Amino acid sequence: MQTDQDQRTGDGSIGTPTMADVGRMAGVSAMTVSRALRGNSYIAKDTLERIMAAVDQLGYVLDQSAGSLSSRRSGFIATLVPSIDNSNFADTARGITDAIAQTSMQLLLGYTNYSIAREEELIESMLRRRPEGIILTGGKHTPKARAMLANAGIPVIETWDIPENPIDTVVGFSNADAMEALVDKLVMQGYSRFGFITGSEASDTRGHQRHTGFDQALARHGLASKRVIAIDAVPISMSHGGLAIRQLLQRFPDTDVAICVSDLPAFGAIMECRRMGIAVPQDIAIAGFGDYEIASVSEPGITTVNVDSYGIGAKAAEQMIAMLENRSVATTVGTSFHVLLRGST
Amino acid sequence: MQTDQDQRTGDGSIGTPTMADVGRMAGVSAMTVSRALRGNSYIAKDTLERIMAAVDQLGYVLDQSAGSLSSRRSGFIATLVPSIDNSNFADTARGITDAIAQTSMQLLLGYTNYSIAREEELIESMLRRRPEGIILTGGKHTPKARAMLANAGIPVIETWDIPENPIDTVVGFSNADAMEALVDKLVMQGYSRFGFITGSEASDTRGHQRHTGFDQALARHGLASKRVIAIDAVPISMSHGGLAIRQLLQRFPDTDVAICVSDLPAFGAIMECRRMGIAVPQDIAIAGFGDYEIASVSEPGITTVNVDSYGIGAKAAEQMIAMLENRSVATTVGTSFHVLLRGST
DNA sequence: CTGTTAGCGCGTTCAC
DNA sequence: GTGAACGCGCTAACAG
Repeated sequence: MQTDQDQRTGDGSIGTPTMADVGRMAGVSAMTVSRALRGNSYIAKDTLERIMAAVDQLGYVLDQSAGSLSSRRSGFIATLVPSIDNSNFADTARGITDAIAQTSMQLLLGYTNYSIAREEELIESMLRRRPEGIILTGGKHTPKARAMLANAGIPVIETWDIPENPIDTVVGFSNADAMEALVDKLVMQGYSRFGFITGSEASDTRGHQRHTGFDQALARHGLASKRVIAIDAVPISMSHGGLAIRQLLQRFPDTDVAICVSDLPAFGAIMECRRMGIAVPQDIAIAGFGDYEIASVSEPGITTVNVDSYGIGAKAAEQMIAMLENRSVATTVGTSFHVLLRGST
Repeated sequence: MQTDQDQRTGDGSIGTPTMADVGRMAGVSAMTVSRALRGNSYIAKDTLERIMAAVDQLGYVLDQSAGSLSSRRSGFIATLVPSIDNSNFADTARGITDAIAQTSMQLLLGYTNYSIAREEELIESMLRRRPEGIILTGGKHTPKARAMLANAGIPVIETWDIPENPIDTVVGFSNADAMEALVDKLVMQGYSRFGFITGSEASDTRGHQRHTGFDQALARHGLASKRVIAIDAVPISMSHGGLAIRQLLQRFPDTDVAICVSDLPAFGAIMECRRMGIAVPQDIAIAGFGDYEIASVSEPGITTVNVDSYGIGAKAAEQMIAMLENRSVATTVGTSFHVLLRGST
């Protein structure tokens, strides 16, 4: 614990200094200190200087909890992502943080662990902080979560997806379409016996949609595939990818290309193939999703789909700022995706 | 923006319902509602049921800003990490979150981008929220940051390091010692011409300390090395590793083992070697630091040092809870590290 | 077991 | 350009 370095003000009060303490030292009222600190009112130059000197001397730090209560503006933007460990979502969080850095907003970040029950709990605990807006990942939520959000009367943005029944506005892309685009390119490359490696799709709704896109694209090409390995894990990690590729090759040895629900298992699969002496892409081609850094650095490079994770965050934050300023906004902001063909296919 | 679903209470008030609204509906005072919601007072069973029914019907959500102001307990633990993209630090944040999940505390997370100037700004903006404690990464801070922290009168924990001059308490390990342990093992493996690949050590103080440990260990073994490549970037990424290994091999072709400041550039270096047709570890051995998931999945596996990133967070949170409860705590809590020899050396 | 009173430290509002 | 009164929504402290 800190040694006691609290301020003792002239009137003998002890503890963290308040605006009144600053005002007393500067010979003005607390109100003038408040105005000076926010800088959007006219304050006489020498008054301002005395106030700033007092602030420095006392080590005064504004108490924003009190300020929020009074102004009814918390300055918080709440954000919920499935996982903070996953660099795609970390990039989105970074995009949001960077975009709101210009404003005086602060990010309140939580991770749901891919659980909508946990999401519901987190939504409640975030709403207790009276955020001015909330940014969620995906379009699947518990009924209670939807009710709380509606009741809160604040802007809600769902990201990383295009929900059928959005709560409010949306910033994202169709995971199914993105996957279809990938399959199309691979068909064009000459592949025809497709395998799919995924995790627990009950929890990972984006994974589920990618799977849907996979099926739709194959159907379109008359290539319907039942070569699917679903690992009971969420999220599906690098090492799961190794496990999955072994199962896929064992059960469906004719597979000529395996698409993984993300680059992480794709990388694990490629490494496992190397261990098994199976050449990628000669013996089997492997593709991922998400364009993680590893996809471009790995040798061979991993064919994948870039989905602008950072941009999703940046655009969601812009959308949020616009909504908070009551500017008219689009109900749905699409974000870009593009297929990147690399050495693994 | 939400359609207006605000509650209209019996007395005609409009807007987010308050405890008084709940109390009115349940026929009790706001104070009783407050007690009921916190659950640590005796409330008559039927009173409690009426209150809960009113809460449900109104969709009431506690306003914690107001509660904090009154109770003088914000329920926030502030945490600053260099980067949220880096899975080592994400793991630490996860360790903290998981450990405080049992309490009613909430994490206020920020990332400094490896800049102590940015750290100073963030410390100020976090302190405005009156966190009950703050967890920092590393031991290097601006004088103003140190002053603000001292003035705040809250527990401060520095992590990921053992600072010479700690602010308060510390949870971490000696990066120099950990690197020395790695060098020792590699010397034992028979390597003698060591190279070091690092980033901008002015910003990455842990990288700097690892470098120091590298030098000390080599000196101890009589192997002093000037084979150092410092990429002017922070953090040093996978792709920088590729760049760096080319420079290292060009300038110091006799190098028999290259140690990278983290697994990320180590992986990039290994992949670049594969592209160049240089065999790892036969032609050159490569080691990393941090035991990222990639180090175990990659083929060859990457020799590295596990530093228990998650445990640092978990222990820091435990330490914080102990400090907040005024239990006596150790000034310094050491966390474990251990060298993992894998195929890359 | 429940209510009343009195703030917490600010910002809003109006006054001068 | 500055100040006074008041209240934001809640909880501490005390009463009963």
